[in-house]
Amino acid sequence: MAHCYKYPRAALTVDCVVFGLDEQDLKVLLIQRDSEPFAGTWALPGGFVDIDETLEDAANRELSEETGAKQVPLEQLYTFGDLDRDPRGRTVSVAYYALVRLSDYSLQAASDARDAAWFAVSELPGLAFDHKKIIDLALERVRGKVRFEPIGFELLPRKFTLNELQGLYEILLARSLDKGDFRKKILAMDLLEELDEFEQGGTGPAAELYRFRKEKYRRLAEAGFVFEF
Amino acid sequence: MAHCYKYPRAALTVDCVVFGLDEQDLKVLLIQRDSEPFAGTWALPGGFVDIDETLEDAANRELSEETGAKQVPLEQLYTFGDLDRDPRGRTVSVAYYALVRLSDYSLQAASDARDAAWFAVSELPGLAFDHKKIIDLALERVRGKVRFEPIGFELLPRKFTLNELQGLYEILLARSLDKGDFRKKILAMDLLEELDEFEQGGTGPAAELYRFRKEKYRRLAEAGFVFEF
DNA sequence: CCAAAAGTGTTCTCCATACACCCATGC
DNA sequence: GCATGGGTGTATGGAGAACACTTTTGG
Repeated sequence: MAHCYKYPRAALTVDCVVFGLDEQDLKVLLIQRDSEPFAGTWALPGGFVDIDETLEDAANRELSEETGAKQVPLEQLYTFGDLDRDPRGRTVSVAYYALVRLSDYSLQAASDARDAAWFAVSELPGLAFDHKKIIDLALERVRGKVRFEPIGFELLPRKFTLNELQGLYEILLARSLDKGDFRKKILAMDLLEELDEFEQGGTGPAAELYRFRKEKYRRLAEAGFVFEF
Repeated sequence: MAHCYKYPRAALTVDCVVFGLDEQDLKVLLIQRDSEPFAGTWALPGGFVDIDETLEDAANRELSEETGAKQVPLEQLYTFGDLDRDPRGRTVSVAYYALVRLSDYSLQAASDARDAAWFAVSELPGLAFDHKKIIDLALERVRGKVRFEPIGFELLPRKFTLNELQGLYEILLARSLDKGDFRKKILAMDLLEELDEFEQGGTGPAAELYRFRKEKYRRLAEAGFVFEF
């Protein structure tokens, strides 16, 4: 059953850039393509948008089908429309991105993907289509956004130490931070809850665990407060 | 000659939110639709993307066809894909925005528009489709961006006084600024060129004219400098 | 002379930075 | 005891906020 139109129409797809944090590295979730074009090549999870689903639904569906990751809080990144970005013909892709806790997701390749895996952003394999460009833009967006919105917490376990948090900011901002100043600044916001629990690291004293007060932040943000680091 | 596909495809359009500044008001460029749906209603300039043109080319073409405005430096805003946003059927629209000098553009309605005109953002008429939502998002984006990029200058004449510039920031940030502090801060960046020319306003002393040093800014920005107001 | 607008100077506070220091733990 | 890492305290400079003040022009 064919669908016919007066004018030719571009195909519409979505692609997802999902970031996770693993000790030292910021990682991206990729799938190995099972079908042409670019069969065998690593690529972002994504695919065609159905006629009766929203863009965001399509992104979440494809992500779930290809990697098993469900309920990922995706945000729209940018729409890529270069003429030659897909060898099958004119294809416009709406890209989404998300930050997740690596530990929350156990991957399982499915549908049109052979495999799904995390790659450090500094050691990406060759990628299909213009997906390298998409990841670069997503990185830029995340690095800009982390300074003005508390999105870093989405990458950490729910309970974390201040030093883990500092490490995260050092990775995302790509510079080292003063320990004392970091603690003062982040605690002064009064957005962290001290849990009176401790993490037994290897050597040295046990580190206090904290939790991000998401609800309090939401209330403050609505009242005009701007998180800034 | 019909074009047929195995699966139904959404239609793809672009919409343009063009801002201009007029003394006191931030204004948006709208067209009055000539054809159905929403004939007679005001709407954003925009239309269908041809199969062999990029999204940005489509946006510039539609803007030029419907309003006469050419060479507008458009930036992508967001892609709207709600299922019911167009009564003709599933339509996904990539929205663009731009800031221009009102004086640079003399409007002329054309093609499928009856009329084109500037409206103050605080006094918008009823709008077609989800265009109100698009303008609201564009406003939010501009208001956020003006603090970290020198985009305000695109709304002013090439030569301007510091007080005009201050007025612009007061409009965009929606708060009043201290004269002395504003001058100190903006001059301390050393991004304005003093022209030794003066503008004869009504009453009071003549005001010094300045020009934004775009090239210098570009060089600094590449070296990591961040404009911040 | 007066109102309005251009432009300068001063004070105070707060915060980012840099850096020194102390304490707890494992080996 | 000592290296490692957790956590606190302090001096300094610079930027932002608030506000006073001078000067120039048209009416």
